[in-house]
Amino acid sequence: MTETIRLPKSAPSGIQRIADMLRLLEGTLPIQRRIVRTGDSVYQAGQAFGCLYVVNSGFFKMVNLSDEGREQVVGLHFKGDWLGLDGIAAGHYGCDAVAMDTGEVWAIRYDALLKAALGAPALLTALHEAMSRELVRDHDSLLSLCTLPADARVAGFLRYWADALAQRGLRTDQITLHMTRAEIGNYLGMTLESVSRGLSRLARCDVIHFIEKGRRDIRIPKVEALTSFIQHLMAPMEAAALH
Amino acid sequence: MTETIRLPKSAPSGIQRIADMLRLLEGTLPIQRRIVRTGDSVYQAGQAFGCLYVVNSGFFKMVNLSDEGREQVVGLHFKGDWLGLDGIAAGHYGCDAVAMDTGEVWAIRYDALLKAALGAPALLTALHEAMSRELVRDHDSLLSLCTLPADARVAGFLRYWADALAQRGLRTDQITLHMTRAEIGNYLGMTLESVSRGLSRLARCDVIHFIEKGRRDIRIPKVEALTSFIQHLMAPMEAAALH
DNA sequence: CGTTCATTTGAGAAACCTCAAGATTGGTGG
DNA sequence: CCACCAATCTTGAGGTTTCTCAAATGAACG
Repeated sequence: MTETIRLPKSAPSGIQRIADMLRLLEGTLPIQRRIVRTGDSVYQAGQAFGCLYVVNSGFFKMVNLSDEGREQVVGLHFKGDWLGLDGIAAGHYGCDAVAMDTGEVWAIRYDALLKAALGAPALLTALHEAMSRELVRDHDSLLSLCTLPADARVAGFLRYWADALAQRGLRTDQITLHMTRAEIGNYLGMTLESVSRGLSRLARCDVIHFIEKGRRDIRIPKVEALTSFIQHLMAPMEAAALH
Repeated sequence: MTETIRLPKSAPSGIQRIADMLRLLEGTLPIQRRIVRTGDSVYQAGQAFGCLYVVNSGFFKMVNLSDEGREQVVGLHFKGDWLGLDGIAAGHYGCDAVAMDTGEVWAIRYDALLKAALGAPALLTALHEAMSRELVRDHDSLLSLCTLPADARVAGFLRYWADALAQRGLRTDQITLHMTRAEIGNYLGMTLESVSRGLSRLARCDVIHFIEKGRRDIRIPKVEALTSFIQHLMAPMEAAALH
């Protein structure tokens, strides 16, 4: 039995999995590379679905727009993530995919992907895992939104961001949020002022530090401290739950 | 060009699509039928992933549980929906799938599905569309949660429920919520008291009516009235948005 | 017919939002 | 290099929504 060492099963360190997937895509599919700059849309809500996009570099926000004009950031995506998955069923994209930085996406025709998948099942696995991970992420977002107070959601956001970087082999002790307070607030279901207050409180508690000149750069000495900060905030609520 | 009649492409009336899919599954895959009763779990969070489940009857809630014990209903599922999709990537299910009524699910081994899909691409389409629809639904939930006040979320919930029934060819003028106020509140990110107040207000405005004896049965004379009720609640906020 | 659970409703408290004023930053042009 | 502008961010004070707590009502079950 090869049960002794089974890490590779579902966690080849993240960075390895992403690199493998990108190589697989390059090797088996016709890919259209596309450079985007901050603010560019990869696609827009309502546009006819045809391609999926895989992030090669940069990062992206998904913006859902209601009929009445309400806007909601429903997801953030980094290297190795797939964009446009919500367009498969409806036949058109459900959100705007907006670049938050200069980056590169690989456009993959969905019909070509399906055809190629018959000969290379690993492609299917990659696609399914991408969709499944996004579902898990959405569920976690919902959990945070509904069960955590504002300050804890801010801490959770930083932890999410740090985890995303860590999975991709990047440093997490010093991160740059390429989002305004307003964008973060929209994503977290609160106002930009609440985000600002939350970050200030985190800094006051020494959980994070602002790097001088510019409050977009944040130092996180210990990522675990974010988790214990959240639990610290929840402690009074647990007490209340016991009647 | 066959552009004149292209409704069948992505909208074969819902009920037809679901019936076709169930027939397809029956015809091409080994299926394990399983009857569940109210409160039964189809699977639980953390359990090793192996099967996907398709709802044949009844309906189900997906409950996400955090490490610290916070609970969150992250989805509701009806006939034709797939359960367990969030387990594909992680190798274990992410939520508890709990029956809200007596029902039947069809267990399908994921590996068998992948194998069969090579010979019957329609299976792949069905799976992908199910995942894609769930992503769209999650994004819409997030939008409602973050941008609508409590009463509007309650109205939106009823509209969602009515739409789900309509897609399955069921009557929508009279619906029975098999959920407690507490469960609805959890799903909508509010307390059970707020749900109760929201429903009372909807009844006071004649948007809904309680059918005598038991407040689980609701009459919705006009589903469109729910939409205009939401817009009515948002009107003051739009005015504020213009500074 | 009593017990239990779900629901409704009210009153006060708390979290968060709104509004407003200053502070900081980055970019632009003199 | 410096001054200025626009955009972003911070912080405070007060208002509003929603939550919490409590009590009463209604329905379901044995």
